[in-house]
Amino acid sequence: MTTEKIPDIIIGRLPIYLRALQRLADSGEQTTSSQELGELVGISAAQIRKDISQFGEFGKQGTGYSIPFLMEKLRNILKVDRVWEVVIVGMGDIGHALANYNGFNNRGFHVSMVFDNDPKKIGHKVGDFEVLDAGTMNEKLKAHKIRIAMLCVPAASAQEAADQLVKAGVKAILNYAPISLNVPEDVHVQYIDPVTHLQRMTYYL
Amino acid sequence: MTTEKIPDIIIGRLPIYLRALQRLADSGEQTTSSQELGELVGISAAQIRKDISQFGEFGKQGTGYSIPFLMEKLRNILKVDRVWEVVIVGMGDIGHALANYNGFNNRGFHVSMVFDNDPKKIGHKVGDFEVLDAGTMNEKLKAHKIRIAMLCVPAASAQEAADQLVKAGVKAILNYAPISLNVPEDVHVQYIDPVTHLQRMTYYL
DNA sequence: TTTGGATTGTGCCTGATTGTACAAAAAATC
DNA sequence: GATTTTTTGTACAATCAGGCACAATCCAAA
Repeated sequence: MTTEKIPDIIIGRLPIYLRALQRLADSGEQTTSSQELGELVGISAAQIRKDISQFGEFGKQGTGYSIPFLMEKLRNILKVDRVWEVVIVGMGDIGHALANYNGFNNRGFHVSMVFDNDPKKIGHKVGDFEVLDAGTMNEKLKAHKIRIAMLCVPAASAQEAADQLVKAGVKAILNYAPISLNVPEDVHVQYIDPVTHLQRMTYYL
Repeated sequence: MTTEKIPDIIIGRLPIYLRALQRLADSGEQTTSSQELGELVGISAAQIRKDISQFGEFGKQGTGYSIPFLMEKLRNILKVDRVWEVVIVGMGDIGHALANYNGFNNRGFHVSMVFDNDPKKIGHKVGDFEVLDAGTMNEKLKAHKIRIAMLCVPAASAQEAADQLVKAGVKAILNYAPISLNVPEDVHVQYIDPVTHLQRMTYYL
């Protein structure tokens, strides 16, 4: 273990490992090996061992890794050993789907508010949430110290909405709008655009 | 230009460039430079020049790149200079959102069918589509020579559904289920799991 | 207690990726 | 027409990432 700074590409693989470990745990497994985990996620065993060993010696020779122990460590590292309050901005179809999604709960996140700027939507219910006025976003985000947002507005208003989120103190944005966002260096963005993902595959067809 | 095989990491950036070029074109621009494009997408100008030059000399010294010309070239390379017929499997909230999404049209894709295995959904309308019986998927996919699918079923049935898609000749899967899929080498998979994307960012908070 | 099988963590090497710098060329300016 | 500015494409250098192989260690069984 060398506690230097960890490459982002490794950080990106840890949630994949954690997700696979959860499945193993759900099916009653107590331990696993780099080889088994590698087959599950499609990554070489050596790669997995090296990734994990960046953070400490979590395995045991001859035995492999204790699943609950490794999950706890990965959750620590990724800081999902707590619950992050997140908000959804934009209550179109995607925002709607995210608001109804029950897959956040066990994995470190909780949707605390949802916003839209359409008067026809504000005040109405979406799942368990009342749609809040996007005009009140700044105060509400600051009051609740929200650090994470999912952005589901149309491309045309995405940059403006992102600017507002940044101003309100948000440091991580999951962007569903099909546009690259311009944000300060300390704000992290992840992109989900089904079309770019599809286009990445058509090259090989 | 060296027509050797192109690293996947470069292929992955091309759709980002294409998306930004479309925005520039929409706002009436005729030409751009690696620097301008780089600022738009958050990638260094040198990187962009090198990526593009893998495929030919598409720019002009002193002038930069013709936007329509470069877009055409990128579409050629990515094979989105045509329209790919795609299907959606699983008509939950996400499948619903994708079925209603109108962002596929101009970017090389057209949803041709949607499937579910829930008798309560089969035969009903979702947007413009009639939900088809997933049991009939194999014949329909083969009949229409479908190569691309978006998979939106629950994690528990995702691997089984993927196996069926592969058997029906699908070669590219955009997987929304929070699980790593096991597929043959010639089948490409892209993953969209909001939680793994969020977990990748919490590390830095 | 000893032996055999399994599996980790890591040093080394190779190949992949990115950044730097600059000649070449086009356009703009004078 | 000459000079300056802009911008590409690429050679070179440096950094990064991934695969291989193996000593070290642990468990199980005899």
